[in-house]
Amino acid sequence: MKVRTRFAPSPTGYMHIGNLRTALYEYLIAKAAGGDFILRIEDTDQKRYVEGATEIIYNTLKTVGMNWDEGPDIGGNFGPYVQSERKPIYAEYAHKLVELGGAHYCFCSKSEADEEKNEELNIKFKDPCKLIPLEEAKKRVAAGEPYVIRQNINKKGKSKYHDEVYGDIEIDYDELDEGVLLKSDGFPTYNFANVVDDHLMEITHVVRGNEYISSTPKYNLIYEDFGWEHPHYVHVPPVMKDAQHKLSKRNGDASFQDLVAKGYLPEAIINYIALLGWNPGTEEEIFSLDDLKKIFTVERLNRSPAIFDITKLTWMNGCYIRALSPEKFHKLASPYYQGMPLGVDQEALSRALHPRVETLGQIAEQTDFIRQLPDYSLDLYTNKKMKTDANIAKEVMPAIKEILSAQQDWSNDALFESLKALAEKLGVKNGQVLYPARIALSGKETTPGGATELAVILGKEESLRRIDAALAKL
RNA sequence: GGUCCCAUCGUCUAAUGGUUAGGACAUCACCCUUUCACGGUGGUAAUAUGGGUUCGAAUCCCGUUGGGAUCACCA
Repeated sequence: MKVRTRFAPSPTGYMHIGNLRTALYEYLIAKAAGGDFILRIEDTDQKRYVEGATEIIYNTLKTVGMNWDEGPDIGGNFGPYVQSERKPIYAEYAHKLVELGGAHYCFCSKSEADEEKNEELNIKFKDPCKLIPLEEAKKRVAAGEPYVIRQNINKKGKSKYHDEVYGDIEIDYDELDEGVLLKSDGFPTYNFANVVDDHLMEITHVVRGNEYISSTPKYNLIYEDFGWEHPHYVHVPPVMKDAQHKLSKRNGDASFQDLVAKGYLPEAIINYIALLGWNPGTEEEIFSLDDLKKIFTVERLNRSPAIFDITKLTWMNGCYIRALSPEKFHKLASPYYQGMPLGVDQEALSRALHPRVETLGQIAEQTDFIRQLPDYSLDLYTNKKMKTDANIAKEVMPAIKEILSAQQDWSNDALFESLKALAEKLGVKNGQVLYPARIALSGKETTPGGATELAVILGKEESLRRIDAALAKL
């Protein structure tokens, strides 16, 4: 039997990291077995629908390379793949379930049901409508009376099932709620739609957050009532913001889009989240999506929650950036060079930046001095290790100006040789020339490159202009 | 509160009865060096807790503590 998994997000306009990780595991389980990965949109809650949200889902999956084999946009043999378009299917199966004794019609209003419940005393809603004879209930439905369809939990004792991650789970049937399966607006709840769709779409492995562990017995009951075989279950632990809180939209925690906007590479994000709750059993940790397809196994999935650590993701992103070819890095960095002065050597700038940024977003702060020389303090010229200060800068700066003005070959090596020779001629340490030159060129304590690299980046004209400014300042 | 789940360095994790409890990030120190990075070397740092079982427990069992989930006409 072909392995089939599905990613079934609801279109709320936000691709959260935990969801993306679930999608990744679903994708990997299918692809590791040569199976199919299906995309299904769960939009049964009309109140929560967000315009454009499905595009975010499509774009995210495409960006990371998780291509689906069936879905709303490309179709497939088990469509439609949008739940709101499957409304008649759920109604049909819900009424069928009533006939099979797995559910009943309920005419209570929402408030009536709420009143009967008492959470403190742990009293569950006992639906009086369950006692209405089926024939009578059907007449009331036919007469147009508003109704919902509720599940029947008639079994006693313990429900047992096996989870691929958590092992054997046992839950008492008394704990289960006789929840609504078909709402009064005719839409199914998740509790019903997921079972019907997963069965009809022949999903073999249901992968979802572990908050569903305790309601899974209810779904199994539905499978049983229909005489269907239930799928393999793979419940995964949540991705946390800290020890107490899940990553959530409400807290403004980073979504996939946010991370990309900050200059994280999709490949790095995927690599990092794959390792949040899963490990390959070796000490390697850099994996492409294709690598993961080859080595992923559910056995190595973890049971405990994992805290999302942006610091480690940042490190990993740095690894991916450094692994880029110089050309590719330059291409990715270029958008951040908008509005740079004309004389700036952008390729030299990219070479300097490449090993120095861990996210593309860091380019802005690293290059701010290029657009405009900061109004720096003379204290910057003081460096103990280099044995320099403003006085020494004042002494060497005219000579630096002279050398640079006469310099023909504006390459890094040539500039370095010239300045080194100058230091020797003046009888000072190399650093006593190079350090003041770097401060004069940048006005910053730390820069992406040394004095000569900055000179190359800025170009001769701008470099000399800055040396002059330093002369005036000193 | 009932039920279910979870528990190894600060963080992600390895070790499926026998290891000086391993790796990675972070952190610290040193080296390299034209500032800062990159790179290299080394260090600090963990089995929540109490009982059992066993020659031997991070690992198996029970309790405790701590945390999370669930108990919607949300998914």
